Parts: sequence; C-alpha cells; structure tokens
Amino acid sequence: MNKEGSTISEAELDKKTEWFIGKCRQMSLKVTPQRLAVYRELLQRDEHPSAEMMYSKIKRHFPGISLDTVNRTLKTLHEIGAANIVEGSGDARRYDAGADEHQHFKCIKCKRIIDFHHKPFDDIRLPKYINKKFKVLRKTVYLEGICDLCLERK
Amino acid sequence: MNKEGSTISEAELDKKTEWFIGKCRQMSLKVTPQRLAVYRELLQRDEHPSAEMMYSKIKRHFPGISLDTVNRTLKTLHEIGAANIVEGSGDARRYDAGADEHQHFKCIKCKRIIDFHHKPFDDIRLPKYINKKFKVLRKTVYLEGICDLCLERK
DNA sequence: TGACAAATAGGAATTATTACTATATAGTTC
DNA sequence: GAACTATATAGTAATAATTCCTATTTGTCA
Repeated sequence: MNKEGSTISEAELDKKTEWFIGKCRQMSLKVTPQRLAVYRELLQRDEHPSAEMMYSKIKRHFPGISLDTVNRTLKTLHEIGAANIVEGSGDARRYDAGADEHQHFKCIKCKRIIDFHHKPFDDIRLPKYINKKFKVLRKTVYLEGICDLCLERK
Repeated sequence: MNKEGSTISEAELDKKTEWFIGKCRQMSLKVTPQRLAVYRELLQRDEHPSAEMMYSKIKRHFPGISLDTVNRTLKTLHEIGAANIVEGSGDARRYDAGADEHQHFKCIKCKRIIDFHHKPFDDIRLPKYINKKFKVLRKTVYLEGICDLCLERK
C-alpha cells in the first residue's frame, strides 16, 4: 500500500481514468477537470471518504473547487457506476425496538426499511481474522433496492 | 397487524413497558413520562422511524415534548439495549470507487469503514420471496463494532 | 417533604446536503 | 480554430439532521 491510503498503481490509475473518460463520453457527460480530479482522488482512497473528506483533500491540488461540486460529482459518479455509496449511509438515523433477530431491506427510492427474516442469515460465520482484529458487535445481511410499492408506482 | 404499523398487543406492550422501567431503575435512569412515551411509541412502530418521525407522532399525544428530547431519548434507549440503530444509518454519505466485491466493517467509534473480503459472502442466496417482491440491487454482509485502533486507544 | 442529581424545553449552533443563479467551459459545428 | 450551446461550476443561500447550551423542572431517595 502506498502512502495516504492509496492502493492503486500509476498504471492502474491511468487505465481507470481512460475508462472513466470513455464512460463520460458514452453518457454525454462533459469531462471536466473537476470530475477527473474527484474520480482520480476517489480511486486513490481506500477509506470510503465522505464528500467533506474528499473536498478537503482535493482542495489542496485544486484550490478553486467547491464542496457542492464534489457532492454533485460523487452523486454523478454513482449514477454512471463509477462509484458506490456505502450501504445505508447518508440518510437520517433510524431506530427499531430491537425485537427478534431479523435482517433489513432498504428501499433507495422511498427510504422505507423493511424487515425480513431468513434463518440461515442468523448464523453467518465470520472469518477468524476479523474476530481477532476487531470487536464485532453486530453482523447482518443488508439489502438495498426498490420496494414493491415503488416498483408499482414506477 | 394493527392499525398504523403496530405489531404488538396491549399485553405485550405492558410487559415490555414493565421491563423497561426495571431496566431504567437498574441503570439509574429516571423514569420520565417522556422516556416512557418514546419507548412505547417505538414499540408500536415497525417502520424503523427516524427521530423526526417519532417526534411528529409523539407530539400528538404529548404536545410539549421537544425534538431534542426524542433524539436524546432514542440514543439513551440504544445505550441500554432498549432500541437498535439500523445499521449504517445516521452518518454522512460515504463513497468508494467500486472495485472488486468486498464487505464492510464500520467502527462505531471513529466511523472508519474498513473493507474485508470473505469469499463465501459473495454468493449468499436470498430467499425466493424476497426476489419476487423487491428488486434487490445490492446485498452485502455488514459488520459494526470497534476497530483495532480504537480498541488500543481505549 | 426536602434536597439533589438528572432530565427537559427551547433555542442556538453545528454539520450535512441540496438548491439557486450568474458565469465559465467542454464539446461540437462550421 | 472561432463561435455556439448545453452543461457544469463557484459561491452563496436554504434546508435538513443533529447536537449543544442553559435555565427550569422533576424523579428519586432519605
């Protein structure tokens, strides 16, 4: 691993950048320096940054960029499949009364969270090295997608 | 299921309430009407409400309550094990460059998100009724706990 | 009942995210 | 390669989510 959390080689970086430029063209998105900067920065991070983290990093090499641009660009990257949003993140905190074991499906349209229970998921086994390194307080199978109601509506 | 998403009987509600009161005493937390109201409301919801959703609901029967109290109370309920926070929710949106398949471990202290990869998790099979009802775009095994660095620091 | 620690209301402050708008620019056309 | 046009950007304002602050109130226990 290189410095500052980077996990990618120069060659790999260039290859991905080229792919990204092609993808933008294909989607009729303009290849702006800002977009390139955001994408290339994200490629070099393995810490799952927030928009704010990305912003403060990119600003060093690209002083004029705005936070809104970083936000918009990350959203755009996600839409064209050049970035993932870490599951569950980015919406208001949600609670439940902690009843029996169950798993969650979250609708990305209406933000509804629906319980389901599939017994085999109750006892997924973690690899030893995980339990050795971290104190795991919670493990679950988590689904995201479009719920039945939003599918109809569509 | 009863009206308005309630899934719990009167008897069950009273039983849980009693347990909750005992738990508060045990933890030297005062049993305030607000706390009871929040807990009992949460028990009657199966929609995984946010603080805001809880607030607007509770206010109907408890006009004076403040949003901050609902927020604080939900946090307290979580601390004593009377409520769960839905995995991942409540923090800023986080991105990654969408490389190879992997799973996430999130540290609840420092909010760091760490990748790990356990091959068996790549092909967990969902029950048929899920795929039938929802369009699942994403499935993952998600862990939460305390990371190695925070364990040391402690 | 009285004393005290803890909890609350209400508002202010912070943080995260999105919206708005005038300006700038990538990509295309000629 | 100059001009055009739709898109993207910077900067700021607005909104949303959450937490902090403080004076006041209220459970709890002696």
